[in-house]
Amino acid sequence: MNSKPYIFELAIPTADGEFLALYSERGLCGLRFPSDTRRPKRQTDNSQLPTHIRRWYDLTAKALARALAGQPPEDLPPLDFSSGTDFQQQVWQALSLICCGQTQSYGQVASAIGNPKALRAVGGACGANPIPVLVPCHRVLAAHHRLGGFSGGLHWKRTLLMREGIGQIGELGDK
DNA sequence: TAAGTGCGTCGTT
DNA sequence: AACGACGCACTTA
Repeated sequence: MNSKPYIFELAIPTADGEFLALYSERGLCGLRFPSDTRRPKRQTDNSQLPTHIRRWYDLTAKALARALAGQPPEDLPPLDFSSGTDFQQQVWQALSLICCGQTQSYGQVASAIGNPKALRAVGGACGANPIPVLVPCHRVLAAHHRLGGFSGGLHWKRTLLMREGIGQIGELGDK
């Protein structure tokens, strides 16, 4: 209860702005969009990182760059889902199985974890996903290929899907 | 077509 | 007990 949720906060510059990666002793436990107001209080000294953290950071940066380009990651750092409830961890696990360029409905995800009636709760778990983009909650759509919601801002959901080559979505037209 | 209402359902707070 | 990144049936314009 008194343990810190993460140990290192490292900025990841990308063509879309500066993301923030959070690491626990178990792996990557959070990823924040450039627009996220929760910024690190103090910049971490990147020069003296433990080697395993640096390796995770390099993997994260490379995977993020590929993901933002609409390509599947080659390697991912270990993902630490321990902040979530059992249900949330099941959902996040299921999300990570959705391949680049593919989508699933909230109902399909619910069925995938053996709880087909919990489709609405799946939406809640997606919204609580601590590692967006790399844990592809943007690939979960509402029924009939409607866009649904996105906690990071719907423009991100649209953008990520389009970069993966998914354009046949209602409401996808930019305004 | 588009927009609005109501209800079932379930995990989270 | 109330609230959602849902889904479906149904009404109304």
